[in-house]
Formats: sequence, C-alpha cells, structure tokens
Amino acid sequence: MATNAAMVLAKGAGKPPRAIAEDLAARLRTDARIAVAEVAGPGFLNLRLDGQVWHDVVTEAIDAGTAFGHSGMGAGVKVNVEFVSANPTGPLHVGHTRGAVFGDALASLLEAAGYDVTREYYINDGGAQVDVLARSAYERYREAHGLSPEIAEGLYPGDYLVPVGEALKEKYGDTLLDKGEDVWLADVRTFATEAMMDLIRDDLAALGVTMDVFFSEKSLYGTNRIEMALKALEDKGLIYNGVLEPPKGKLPEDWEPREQTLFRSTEAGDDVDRPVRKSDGSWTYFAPDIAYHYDKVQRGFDALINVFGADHGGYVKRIKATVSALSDGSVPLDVKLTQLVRLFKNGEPFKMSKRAGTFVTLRDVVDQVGPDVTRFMMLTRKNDAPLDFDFARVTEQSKENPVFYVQYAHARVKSVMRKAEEAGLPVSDHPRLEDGAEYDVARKIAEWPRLVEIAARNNEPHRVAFYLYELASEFHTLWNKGHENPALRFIHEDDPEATAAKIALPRAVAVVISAGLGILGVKPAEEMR
RNA sequence: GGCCCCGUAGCUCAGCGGAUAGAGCAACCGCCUCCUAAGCGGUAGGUCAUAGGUUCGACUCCUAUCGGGGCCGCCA
Repeated sequence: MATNAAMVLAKGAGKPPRAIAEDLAARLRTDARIAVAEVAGPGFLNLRLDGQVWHDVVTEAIDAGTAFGHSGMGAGVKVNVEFVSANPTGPLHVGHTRGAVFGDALASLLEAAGYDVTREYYINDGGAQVDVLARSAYERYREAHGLSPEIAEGLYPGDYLVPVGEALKEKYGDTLLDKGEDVWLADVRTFATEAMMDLIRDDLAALGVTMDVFFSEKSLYGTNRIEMALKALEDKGLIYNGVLEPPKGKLPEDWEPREQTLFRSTEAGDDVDRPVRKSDGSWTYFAPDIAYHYDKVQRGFDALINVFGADHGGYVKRIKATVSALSDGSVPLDVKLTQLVRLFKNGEPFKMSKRAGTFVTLRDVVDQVGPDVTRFMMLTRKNDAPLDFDFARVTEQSKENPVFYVQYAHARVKSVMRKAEEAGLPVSDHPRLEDGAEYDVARKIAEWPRLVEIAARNNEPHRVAFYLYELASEFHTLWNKGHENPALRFIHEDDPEATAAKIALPRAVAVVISAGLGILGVKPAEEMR
C-alpha cells in the first residue's frame, strides 16, 4: 500500500514532503496494524500492513454478508434518478435497454452508498407523438372491424398496436367508426397510451427494473403547473420576449425572425436562450420539461440524475441551466448519456430497421439471453462508450464472456461449500492466509467498500462490473494454484480445522460477488450448467 | 457553423492529479491421476492522437490543432 498524503499536505503545511512523510511514518509505525512504514522517492509513503488486517477483512466480509461494502457516504441524501423515459408509443428497444440497466444499477449503487434513491420515469404523453399513436391505434381499431387499415406515412406501423385495436373494439364497439378525430382522438389517445405504458412496464419487469414513480407530462397541463414553473423563472428575471439569432451555418429554408418567449438559459452556461412559448402562444416541448424539473426540485430532492440516450446530448445544457436556475444552484444535476449499442451475431453486425422488421426490442434480447446476461453485458462498458453486444458470444461459456467468468467463480465457491457440507466439515469465519495468492484475493476483497464509494461518487456502475471481473480473476488464480500445491486447496478431508480456515476466504469471495452482482441486478449462479 | 463524446498494446477496452500506464482477445511457450482445465501460468507487444500550458508531479486538469462518432430546426 502506498500513499501520496505527504505530497498533498506539503503545500498547506509549508514543509517539504519528505519531512512530512518521515513524521507520518514515525506515527504510523506505532499502530499495530502497520508492519512497515517507509518513505520513498519524493515523499511517497509505503506501508505494509500487518497480515492480521487481511484476515480481519475476510472475517468482516463474511459477518456482514451482502451488506459488506455498504457505505454511509450518502448520509440519506435524497437522489432522484430519472431513466428510460421512452415515449409511450411502442415497446422498448435495445437502446432503451442500456439506459434501463444503467439507470437501475446506478440507483442500486447509490443505495449501497447510503443514498435515499427514487427511480423515476417521465412519460412523454403530452405531445404530438401520442396523437400519432392514437391515429395509428385507430387504424388498428378499424382493422379489428374488418376494414383495411390505412397506415399513412408517419404513423406507427408496428404489430404491437393490433391488440390495442382489438381492445378498443371491445371497449367502444363500433361507436367510433366513421367518426372524425374530434370525436375519438382524446379517448383513443388515453387508451393507447395506457396500453403502451403497460407494455413498457412489462418490458422493464422482464429486465428486473421497477420504477418508484411514473411521472406524466400530461399531468402538468391544465393545472397551472407550467405557468408556476415559468413564474419562478420570471421572478428571477430569466424570462423575456425576444427574437433569436438565426442558427449559424446552413439556414433552414423557411427560417424567419419571430418574437417568442425565451428562457435566459445562457445565464447558466447554455449556448443560446431557449424558447418556451412559440410565436403562436402555445408551449414548446421545453416548457413542460421545465415544469417537470421544477416539480422534482419542489419535491425536495437534494440531487438529480438524468439518464439520456446520447442522441439527447443537445439538451443537457438547457436542462442543467433550468435546474440551476430553479434551485438557485442548490440542487446538482448530473446527466449521464448512454451511447449506442451495436448488435452482432457471431461477429457479424446486423442492422436494425423498423421497415425491414429487423428491429430489435428489449424483449427480443431478454428472451434470447436472459435478464442476467443482458444486464451484466450492458455494464461492461463505460456509459459514454459505444457497446458491442454479440448475441452468440454473450451466452458462450468461456472466459471471453465476462458474465460467465464471474458467475463461474461464484459457482466454484458454492461447489466447494456444498462439498464441505456433505463431508460434514465445519466452517469458520476466521481464515488462515499463507500464500501470496491468498493475500491477493483478500486484498481485492478489501478494496470493495472503497470501490463502491468511488463508483457512486462518479455515478459509474460499470466500475462494479470491472471490479467483479478482477476479483473473479484473482480467485481463479488461487483456485488453480491448488493443483500444484495441495495445501492451498480449500477442502482437506482429513483435517476439519484446516478446512474451516481455508474455506473462509472463498466464502468471503462469494459474499462480495453476491453483493456486487446484487448492485448490478444480476443473480449469482449456484452452479454452472 | 456551433455544441457534446471519443482517440491508451495488432483488436476491444480499464485506468477518484501520483512512482516503472493495466486487463481481455489475437500470437507464441507451458499446466488436467487433482475441490469443475467452462480454468491457470509465462513471453512478446506503448512517442497514452499532436503541440503548448497549469503543477513538485499530467493518460488524468486547461487551450489549440488533427482524426472518428453524435446532436442541431417555434420536431416531440
């Protein structure tokens, strides 16, 4: 173990780093847990911990169970994690899957770090796209009555609306046939939107994601809530009427200067001020977004996190400006963008196309490879890096497949524990570490609580997945050493005491793998099949 | 034109401002009478895109440039 503390402290203390390091070393040596403390280089402090420390960590992990590594860092701070928030116009696709897994794992990670987390989904049910949904569903309703549907350009052609058409027939009979939109649009819209949200909830459930709150955009309309949110901005002098500069570069053909109501988002780092009310007096889509975030702030969250697809990167600054203005800078907002998922089958990329029917849904993925594999794989990349997902490879049982690799380590421990139990051998929480490989594993276990904090601080659940891979690797190494050196094997049939001690370390490994997989929402494997 | 992300080993990628930059694939050489070899060990492989700057110290922070991807509209 090493620390750079002396060099960090040097500036504030006004003393040379080496002097500070010497001083620190002298004091640290008095601690029983420190075996060696020596100064190196420009002021690094190298510490060798007493072997007992690593023994204690193993015991601690076993005693704490999957709560091992949980931290009080969050101190009950209320965090809202908004994720998925897909338009309620169809089933979730692969892109949403990544956002769903990332958001859910991030939420669990923050919980493990002691935050009070709310998982939330914003339903975009107030805009023009749900009108399009209603029209599409109406055609399926006509189809259910034996008429041929007219799926015009721009409507949603997917089959998933066929049952919605049937259900509409069930509910309304033929009363909506041959009627104008003014008669049926509102009812069909509500009906179809609810049907889509049921579909989406089912999709999320298949992945193991449960939201705490579904927040409806529509609920903001007609209740003065948008007006109130804008009033809040207005009171801060951030709303004005004006004309925007034409966009640089290629001008849209029909661009003309118009006066509209603008939010001075540039005040908080946005590139241009954003329109909230169009020149015809109606709201822009941005207005309800402001109201929604106002609502989050009003609900008393101490911090907000939004998980968006990378294609929404252009909205980050204005949303940040909004939250900053509405909370007077007191509520931090972190926006995490999830990059594309590229799909492969046996190394061959396959293109998604709605028209060609090769559109891949969340359900397709989960049905083929299962929720555990899907979740783990979605976290094997940083959120802002593109991710390759190969249907064939992710179910392969080899070390090239990180899911398998980690699960295999857990299964190996469970196998040993079963064998020990069958042989009637005792267990103990106190390990007996002798070999370097055993210490390597114990040290890796000791990193876990710190890793949870770092990952949580950065809002980066992928760090957990990478850590688990490393832990599994250390464990496989140790396992293999048992081949050459029988003393390192965990079960010693003729020596119950040795077995009890040796089996403590793998048990701690299983605890940490369970805890880590738990954060990722993956079930640890008891055995490999 | 503007903004965002990325550029690290042949490939895919890790790397809270700290020492000699790490894994996995692919390549080469080894390890099963054994608690699961579905695994493990070893060798080789690098001007961390480039140029400046801040710092005792930069892959990490700042600026510019080059290269790859994404986004842009009173569309939601």
